Amino acid sequence: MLPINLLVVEDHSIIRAGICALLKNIASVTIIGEASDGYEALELVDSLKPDVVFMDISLPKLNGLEATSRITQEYPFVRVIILSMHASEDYVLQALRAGASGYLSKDADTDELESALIAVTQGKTYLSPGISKHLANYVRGIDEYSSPLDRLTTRQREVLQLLAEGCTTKQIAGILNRSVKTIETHRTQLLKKIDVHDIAGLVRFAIRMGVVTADQ
Amino acid sequence: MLPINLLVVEDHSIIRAGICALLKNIASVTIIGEASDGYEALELVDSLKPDVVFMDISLPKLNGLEATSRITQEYPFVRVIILSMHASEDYVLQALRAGASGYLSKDADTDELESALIAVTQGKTYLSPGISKHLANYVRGIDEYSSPLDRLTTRQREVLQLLAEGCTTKQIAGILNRSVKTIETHRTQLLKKIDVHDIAGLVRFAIRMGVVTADQ
DNA sequence: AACATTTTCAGGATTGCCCCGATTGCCCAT
DNA sequence: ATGGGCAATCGGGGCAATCCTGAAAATGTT
Repeated sequence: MLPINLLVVEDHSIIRAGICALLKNIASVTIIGEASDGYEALELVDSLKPDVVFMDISLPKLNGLEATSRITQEYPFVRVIILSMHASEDYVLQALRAGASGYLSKDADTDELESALIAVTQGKTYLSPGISKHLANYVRGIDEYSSPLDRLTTRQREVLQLLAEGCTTKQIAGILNRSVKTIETHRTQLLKKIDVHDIAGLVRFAIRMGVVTADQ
Repeated sequence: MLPINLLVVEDHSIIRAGICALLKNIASVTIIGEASDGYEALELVDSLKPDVVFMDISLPKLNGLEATSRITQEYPFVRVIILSMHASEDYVLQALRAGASGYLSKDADTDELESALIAVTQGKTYLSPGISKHLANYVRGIDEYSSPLDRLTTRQREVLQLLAEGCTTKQIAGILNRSVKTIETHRTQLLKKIDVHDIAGLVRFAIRMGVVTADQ
């Protein structure tokens, strides 16, 4: 079985080199290949048959989630660990559904690399501490396409946009012809569901989702 | 003179560890400190007096450009090399104006770390190949000196970032060790100066200016 | 019909924000 | 060198918004 053969997929060369340097410090692993986009990753998985793939999400041409999905479909014996380096942590569920065996958040500790590696080679799933909360929020919705927006109700999406555009609760109540108390409830449920705790976080979420734009 | 003492500033621990691993491969350098946000960077520069600082742009609490500006003002002998890891490459001019001695693009090659290091210790300026084009685009546009951010005072830019990150007035007062009333004044002046009337508008402004990003 | 979800609303407590005002220190220009 | 502008620092008081707890219609689903 040993050594464990690795493929590292990450488009920014310095970061990729850094990750490789960290992985090389772990005993009994060999880095047999590096890729800088999704298609390159598919080719190298096919030709090299690595045991584990460390995969970034944001990749040019073919993103990491899509690449992961194809890899795990075609080569079920290949384990994929997602490195959520640049992207947000809202992709955990999508990653797991794409067949990933591990998910390291952007703020993961260094030794989590080895922890995740050990876990997935034993057939287990490794998730960074702190993202189980995200996961819990997600599984409560029986999401299908699971854009985070799909987990919101119609009213909540309405309120989301208006809040992101700078409306106060009172103004929204006027626009929607509802009581201020009603909008307050929607607001509270909304913040809870998208797991942010202030309007600033809500606006950033809305921009990520394309509900509003930063330019005007 | 040798060895060269380094400070590495980057908020994502895995990436930071990776960069440190790469730098340690270079002979005659010592990493004497690591920081994960702008304020931590300022403190460590003050206490450790490093020769060179490797600085990411997007940092919590106080971003890399702002931190660079203060470092080069207070400690002219400290060289700062910007690592444009997550941010776009549009910040070259801002970085140079902030006093940076080097600028490594997100797609820089690994050995550019050493190239940049050698250059800046010799008093030269190192720019990643390919960004001179960006620079050329900027110098031909004369409007670059009138960024709306330049109209803000130092304190106002600080408060802007913290508000955009979701801090309340009270929390900011705690972070900056000032009275709540003081921050309230800064907040009011800030909103008035950038002509927005709510936090949502402020967040969108901050994202346009690159002070914060929508993804987290 | 039974159940879950969504949408609706309120009272009371808490907190934050806004409008007034003020002082200090700094730069700089007449 | 002195007065004016600007930056940064605070406070009181009032109003508005938010949070917490609870709950009842309306809607949809099986």
